[in-house]
Amino acid sequence: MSEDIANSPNQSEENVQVEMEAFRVFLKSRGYRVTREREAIAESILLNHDHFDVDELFLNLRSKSPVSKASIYRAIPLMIESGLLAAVYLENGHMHYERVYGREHHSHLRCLTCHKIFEFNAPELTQVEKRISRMMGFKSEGHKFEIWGLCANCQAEKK
Amino acid sequence: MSEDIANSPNQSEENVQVEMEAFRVFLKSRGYRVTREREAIAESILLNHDHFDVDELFLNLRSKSPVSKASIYRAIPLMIESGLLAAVYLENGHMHYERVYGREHHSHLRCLTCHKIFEFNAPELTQVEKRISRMMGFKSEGHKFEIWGLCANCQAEKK
DNA sequence: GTATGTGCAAATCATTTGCATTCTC
DNA sequence: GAGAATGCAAATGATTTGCACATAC
Repeated sequence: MSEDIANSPNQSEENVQVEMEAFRVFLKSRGYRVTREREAIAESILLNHDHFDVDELFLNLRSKSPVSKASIYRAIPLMIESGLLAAVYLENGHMHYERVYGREHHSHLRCLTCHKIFEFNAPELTQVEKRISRMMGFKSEGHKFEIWGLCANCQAEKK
Repeated sequence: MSEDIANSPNQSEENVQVEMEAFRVFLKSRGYRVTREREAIAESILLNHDHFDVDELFLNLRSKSPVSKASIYRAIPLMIESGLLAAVYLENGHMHYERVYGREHHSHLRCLTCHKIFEFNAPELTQVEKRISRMMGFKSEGHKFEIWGLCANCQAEKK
């Protein structure tokens, strides 16, 4: 099978509503409360699939429905736990996250020059995860694969 | 081809000397100075292949040839640049490194319970790196693959 | 001798936390 | 209302940096 480039357009309004509802269900199932802040944070993430960090999220929220950074930092583990979010990489000392809910698992190429992130899907990685786990007696829960280097654009600009 | 478990015994004294020399050559080639501190740090790392963080390195050095943490933090980028070291993962907010010089490239399994790291080698990962890079017009410089889950021991202890 | 490297202590900066106040259930 | 969640400001903790002194070249 050949790989797909995960190109995830922004969510349609209805999709967002479906996923927001799933998030509320998650919160309730854990005894957490559904607050205005958590909904604002989740909605902001669901509307924007790109890779982001806490500052970007904070700024995005500022105009419509401001939420303190403390609350963002407190909400992120919940969103990860709920499967809405994943921490994908560290850059300049701060973590970057991405929307994961309802998206296909994928891996990343990161350009060392322009710092852009490109996504791809390589099915054999899951095979490797399974094979190695079996071999090592491991009960695997996930994997991460990342390639770094120079993107096409930055290669061109170097000349 | 089947994978090898990278089990890297501590270095023999002679190997260490060869690699120390290579490090010195690297330093000089860059116009950096060969200092007692840098040698002590490099030697400590070369003698100990395990995954470690700055505190462990600091403690290892303390008895024989104490080096300040500032110097350790300043030396690490040099050691990475020289190919002696690689930053492998973040745990509890501090980076973990491993000796890389002269070792085969390998990937990691990390146990979420006991936090132990297991190493393995899966050659198809390099194929994936090449194939995807070609497809995306990327000039790749490396990759990282990590599996997380529950190691055999921790699965057993859970019962 | 000169510039680089070191140690120390102070500064950064992302993230976490204590606490009084505000909300959800 | 009771207990959770929020915002703010202060605390934390890893890493970085300024500076005076030491040392490699």
